[in-house]
Amino acid sequence: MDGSDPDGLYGPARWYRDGLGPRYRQLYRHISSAIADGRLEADSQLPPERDLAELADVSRVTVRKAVAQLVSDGLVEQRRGAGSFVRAQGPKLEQSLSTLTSFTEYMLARGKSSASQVLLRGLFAPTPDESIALGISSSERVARIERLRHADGVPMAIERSSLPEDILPYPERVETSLYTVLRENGGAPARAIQRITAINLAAHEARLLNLAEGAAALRIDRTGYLASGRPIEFTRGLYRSDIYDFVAELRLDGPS
Amino acid sequence: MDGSDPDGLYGPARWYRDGLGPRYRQLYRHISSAIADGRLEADSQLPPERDLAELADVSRVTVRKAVAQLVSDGLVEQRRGAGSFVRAQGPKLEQSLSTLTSFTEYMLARGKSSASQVLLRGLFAPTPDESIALGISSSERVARIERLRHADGVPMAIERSSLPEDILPYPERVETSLYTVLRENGGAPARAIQRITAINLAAHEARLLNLAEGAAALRIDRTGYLASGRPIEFTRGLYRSDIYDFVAELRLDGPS
DNA sequence: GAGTGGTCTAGACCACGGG
DNA sequence: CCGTGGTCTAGACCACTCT
Repeated sequence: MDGSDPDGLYGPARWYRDGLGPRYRQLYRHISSAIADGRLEADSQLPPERDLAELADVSRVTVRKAVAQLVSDGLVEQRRGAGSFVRAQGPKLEQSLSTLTSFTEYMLARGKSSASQVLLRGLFAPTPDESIALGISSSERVARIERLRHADGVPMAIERSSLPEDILPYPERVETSLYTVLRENGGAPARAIQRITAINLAAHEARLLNLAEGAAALRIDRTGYLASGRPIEFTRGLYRSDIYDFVAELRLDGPS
Repeated sequence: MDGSDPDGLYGPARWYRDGLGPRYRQLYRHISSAIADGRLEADSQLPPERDLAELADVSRVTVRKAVAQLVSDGLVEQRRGAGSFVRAQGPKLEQSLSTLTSFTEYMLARGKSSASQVLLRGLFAPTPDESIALGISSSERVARIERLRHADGVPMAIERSSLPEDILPYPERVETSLYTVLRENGGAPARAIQRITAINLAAHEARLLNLAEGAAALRIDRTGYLASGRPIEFTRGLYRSDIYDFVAELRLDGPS
């Protein structure tokens, strides 16, 4: 059992730090980044769950919870009786639907440079969509931030985030990461619900993304909630679907 | 504890049958359908996990696994210290991305009538997409079934499924459910990976869906695998995004 | 048969919020 | 405070694959 982890990739010291969240999440991130940067090759086999538990010094249940996330991201494939294997990744950018978090982090993990260009920042009267999603009246104001996201110099997405004024009173202070500012002010979302649809780009959106007017794009609306259940973020993102792929694993029903 | 389940909604006899799959999955389906048909109202609270475990006569871990699926479907919301609540459902058709399986079942649960019109059935030479997804050579043939899906008389989606010839040698025998035929022949997919993109509809597709040429639609490519890991199904679905919404819950990172 | 993932249990402690 | 969900454990048994 001692020769099965030559790089010490799975020792607790390699992935666990106190205060950075639950073990299963940190272990998930550790393995996930090992796959992203090639330390774990495509089609290679992960250690059996029982070994992994012993190597990482956690229970098997915790290992399974970490691996389950890798599976739902499409990064790992499990076959009963056989083992757990790293899935080969396609050439297109693939983003997991179950862990859509930071554009910047995602591109970093793929070895891409990323940049954001702020298109708009300020306080405005809410649109009906925003009123409903954030649960505020039309007499209140919302902070709005609109950004154009680039990767390796190519425009990839337009993201417009709206938040209640009391959550983000000074939107002009947001420079890079919205979530960083929110955490400093004591509250980033703990949960979110996404809705995915397809739209035809308007002329000005198409221009920004370097596409033709009317081109199809993915629209992902995300409503983020504090742990208390209060909605504090409504983000509408338009993604170039010729570059992005959104991926999810799907568990089909058992015997019926 | 005995007065907290007046309808006996959670007793084992109400949801568990031997041979129909794991307990957490059956319990999930039971609660899910209770929400879909209104037996559990929006904003109502589920029993605490510990009570639910006792009522259903399973361990709390099993209850949590069932509830976790409801959460990822966007059907239930959990708040630490407060409880688990049934989420209010929007007016649009919302389909969970983590359980995208049967069009027919989904519409049934929503009280919609559904119908399928077969556009094409037969054996053909594989396209490059199909060759790659199914891992077959270009000299073999694939069974193809193309269907137009209606709900309440409105065209909703076009689905084209391709399978290796040895899996589905007689495609013309598929009448209603592809999966039913596969199960009879000894093998429906156990796992699947989905890729979601947006596309502009071609003229003939648009006509079928009652939309204008070039209208944006969601394209969902699903590759289904046997338990052995062999890919046996490649389905490309085009969904009207003016009617459908695809929904997913999203867990954001913990403290950082 | 040996090894793998899949399911399930009973119990513990923590973090958070206001029934 | 007590009740809630969140995390984690050690161990058991089953179903399946591979050889």
